[in-house]
Amino acid sequence: MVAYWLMKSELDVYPWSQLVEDGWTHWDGVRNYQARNMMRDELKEGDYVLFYHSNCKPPHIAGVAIVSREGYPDFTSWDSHSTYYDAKCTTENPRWFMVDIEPVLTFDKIVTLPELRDSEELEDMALLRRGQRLSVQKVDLKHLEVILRMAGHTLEDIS
DNA sequence: GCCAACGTTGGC
DNA sequence: GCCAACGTTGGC
Repeated sequence: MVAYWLMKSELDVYPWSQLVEDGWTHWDGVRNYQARNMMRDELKEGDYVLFYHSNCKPPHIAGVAIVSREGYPDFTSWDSHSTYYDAKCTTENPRWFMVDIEPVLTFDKIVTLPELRDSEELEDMALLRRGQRLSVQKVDLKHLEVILRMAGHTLEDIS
Protein backbone atom coordinates (compact mmCIF):
# COMPACT_ATOMS: atom_id res chain seq x y z
CA MET A 1 0.00 0.00 0.00
CA VAL A 2 1.61 3.19 -1.18
CA ALA A 3 1.19 6.14 1.14
CA TYR A 4 1.59 9.86 0.58
CA TRP A 5 3.43 12.41 2.69
CA LEU A 6 4.44 16.01 2.83
CA MET A 7 7.84 17.18 3.98
CA LYS A 8 8.84 20.73 4.76
CA SER A 9 12.16 22.24 3.87
CA GLU A 10 13.20 25.82 4.32
CA LEU A 11 13.84 27.28 0.90
CA ASP A 12 17.26 28.62 1.84
CA VAL A 13 18.34 25.44 3.64
CA TYR A 14 17.59 22.73 1.09
CA PRO A 15 15.49 23.71 -1.93
CA TRP A 16 13.78 21.42 -4.41
CA SER A 17 16.21 22.54 -7.12
CA GLN A 18 19.05 21.15 -5.01
CA LEU A 19 17.32 17.79 -4.70
CA VAL A 20 16.90 17.68 -8.48
CA GLU A 21 20.57 18.53 -8.92
CA ASP A 22 21.67 15.97 -6.32
CA GLY A 23 19.43 13.21 -7.66
CA TRP A 24 18.72 12.03 -4.13
CA THR A 25 19.25 13.07 -0.54
CA HIS A 26 19.01 11.74 2.96
CA TRP A 27 16.40 13.67 4.90
CA ASP A 28 18.59 14.48 7.87
CA GLY A 29 18.15 16.85 10.76
CA VAL A 30 14.62 16.08 11.86
CA ARG A 31 14.64 16.42 15.64
CA ASN A 32 11.01 15.99 16.52
CA TYR A 33 9.75 12.72 17.98
CA GLN A 34 6.49 12.58 16.08
CA ALA A 35 8.25 13.13 12.78
CA ARG A 36 10.99 10.72 13.84
CA ASN A 37 8.47 7.99 14.54
CA MET A 38 6.89 8.42 11.12
CA MET A 39 10.22 8.26 9.33
CA ARG A 40 11.35 5.27 11.38
CA ASP A 41 8.13 3.26 11.21
CA GLU A 42 5.74 4.50 8.56
CA LEU A 43 7.46 5.90 5.50
CA LYS A 44 8.01 3.03 3.09
CA GLU A 45 10.04 2.64 -0.05
CA GLY A 46 7.89 3.77 -2.96
CA ASP A 47 5.82 6.22 -0.93
CA TYR A 48 5.38 9.64 -2.49
CA VAL A 49 6.37 12.89 -0.83
CA LEU A 50 5.11 16.39 -1.56
CA PHE A 51 8.06 18.76 -1.23
CA TYR A 52 7.01 21.91 0.62
CA HIS A 53 9.08 25.09 0.86
CA SER A 54 8.57 26.96 4.12
CA ASN A 55 9.96 30.30 5.24
CA CYS A 56 9.53 31.93 1.85
CA LYS A 57 7.01 34.16 0.13
CA PRO A 58 4.72 32.59 -0.60
CA PRO A 59 5.29 29.18 0.97
CA HIS A 60 4.58 26.52 -1.66
CA ILE A 61 4.80 22.93 -2.87
CA ALA A 62 7.43 22.55 -5.58
CA GLY A 63 7.32 18.93 -6.63
CA VAL A 64 6.93 15.26 -5.77
CA ALA A 65 9.66 12.94 -4.52
CA ILE A 66 9.70 9.23 -3.75
CA VAL A 67 11.07 7.38 -0.72
CA SER A 68 14.07 5.44 -2.01
CA ARG A 69 15.28 4.11 1.34
CA GLU A 70 13.26 3.45 4.47
CA GLY A 71 14.04 4.70 7.94
CA TYR A 72 17.58 4.32 9.21
CA PRO A 73 19.59 6.15 11.88
CA ASP A 74 20.41 9.79 11.14
CA PHE A 75 24.19 9.75 11.22
CA THR A 76 24.40 13.53 11.64
CA SER A 77 23.10 13.00 15.18
CA TRP A 78 26.41 11.57 16.41
CA ASP A 79 28.64 13.79 14.27
CA SER A 80 29.94 16.45 16.62
CA HIS A 81 30.72 18.73 13.65
CA SER A 82 27.14 18.66 12.40
CA THR A 83 24.64 21.37 13.22
CA TYR A 84 22.25 18.50 13.97
CA TYR A 85 24.55 16.91 16.55
CA ASP A 86 22.82 15.46 19.59
CA ALA A 87 25.19 14.49 22.40
CA LYS A 88 22.81 11.82 23.61
CA CYS A 89 23.17 9.81 20.40
CA THR A 90 25.64 7.09 19.52
CA THR A 91 25.85 4.56 16.72
CA GLU A 92 24.82 1.88 19.21
CA ASN A 93 21.98 4.00 20.49
CA PRO A 94 20.49 6.04 17.67
CA ARG A 95 17.74 8.40 18.63
CA TRP A 96 16.92 10.08 15.34
CA PHE A 97 16.01 8.53 12.02
CA MET A 98 15.85 9.62 8.40
CA VAL A 99 14.81 8.34 5.00
CA ASP A 100 16.26 8.85 1.52
CA ILE A 101 14.22 10.52 -1.20
CA GLU A 102 14.57 11.09 -4.94
CA PRO A 103 12.84 13.68 -7.11
CA VAL A 104 10.04 12.34 -9.31
CA LEU A 105 8.17 15.31 -10.69
CA THR A 106 8.91 19.04 -10.78
CA PHE A 107 5.61 20.90 -10.81
CA ASP A 108 4.82 22.84 -13.98
CA LYS A 109 3.38 25.40 -11.64
CA ILE A 110 4.18 25.60 -7.95
CA VAL A 111 1.16 25.41 -5.64
CA THR A 112 1.22 28.17 -3.04
CA LEU A 113 -0.11 28.09 0.50
CA PRO A 114 -2.77 30.74 -0.26
CA GLU A 115 -3.96 28.58 -3.18
CA LEU A 116 -4.12 25.55 -0.92
CA ARG A 117 -6.12 27.55 1.61
CA ASP A 118 -8.51 28.68 -1.10
CA SER A 119 -9.42 25.14 -2.08
CA GLU A 120 -12.54 23.77 -0.43
CA GLU A 121 -11.38 20.27 -1.30
CA LEU A 122 -8.32 20.70 0.90
CA GLU A 123 -10.14 22.11 3.91
CA ASP A 124 -9.21 19.23 6.21
CA MET A 125 -5.63 18.84 5.05
CA ALA A 126 -3.20 18.59 7.98
CA LEU A 127 -0.88 21.28 6.62
CA LEU A 128 -3.64 23.86 6.73
CA ARG A 129 -4.59 23.24 10.32
CA ARG A 130 -3.86 26.04 12.71
CA GLY A 131 -0.53 25.76 14.47
CA GLN A 132 0.62 22.79 12.42
CA ARG A 133 4.39 22.66 12.72
CA LEU A 134 5.19 19.03 11.98
CA SER A 135 7.82 18.77 9.29
CA VAL A 136 6.58 15.35 8.11
CA GLN A 137 2.87 14.86 7.58
CA LYS A 138 0.62 12.24 6.06
CA VAL A 139 -1.36 13.28 2.98
CA ASP A 140 -4.62 11.72 1.78
CA LEU A 141 -4.72 10.45 -1.79
CA LYS A 142 -7.72 12.69 -2.50
CA HIS A 143 -5.71 15.70 -1.39
CA LEU A 144 -2.70 14.64 -3.44
CA GLU A 145 -4.90 14.42 -6.52
CA VAL A 146 -6.26 17.91 -5.96
CA ILE A 147 -2.77 19.34 -5.49
CA LEU A 148 -1.44 17.57 -8.58
CA ARG A 149 -4.31 19.04 -10.57
CA MET A 150 -3.53 22.52 -9.25
CA ALA A 151 0.08 21.99 -10.34
CA GLY A 152 -0.97 21.08 -13.87
CA HIS A 153 -0.48 17.33 -13.46
CA THR A 154 -2.31 14.08 -12.81
CA LEU A 155 -1.51 10.92 -10.84
CA GLU A 156 -0.18 9.38 -14.04
CA ASP A 157 2.69 11.85 -14.02
CA ILE A 158 4.16 10.24 -10.91
CA SER A 159 3.49 6.57 -11.61
C1' DG B 1 9.77 41.85 13.34
C1' DC B 2 5.76 39.97 15.65
C1' DC B 3 3.57 36.47 17.80
C1' DA B 4 0.61 32.16 18.17
C1' DA B 5 1.22 27.51 18.68
C1' DC B 6 3.46 24.00 20.49
C1' DG B 7 7.53 21.03 21.92
C1' DT B 8 11.13 20.49 25.40
C1' DT B 9 13.49 21.18 29.68
C1' DG B 10 14.17 21.01 34.37
C1' DG B 11 12.99 22.35 39.18
C1' DC B 12 10.06 20.86 42.54
C1' DG C 1 4.24 13.89 37.24
C1' DC C 2 3.18 18.85 37.10
C1' DC C 3 3.93 23.01 35.03
C1' DA C 4 6.45 27.43 34.26
C1' DA C 5 10.00 29.01 31.48
C1' DC C 6 12.07 28.87 27.41
C1' DG C 7 13.10 27.77 22.49
C1' DT C 8 11.54 26.94 17.81
C1' DT C 9 8.57 27.03 13.84
C1' DG C 10 6.75 29.47 10.41
C1' DG C 11 2.92 32.37 8.61
C1' DC C 12 1.85 37.02 8.35
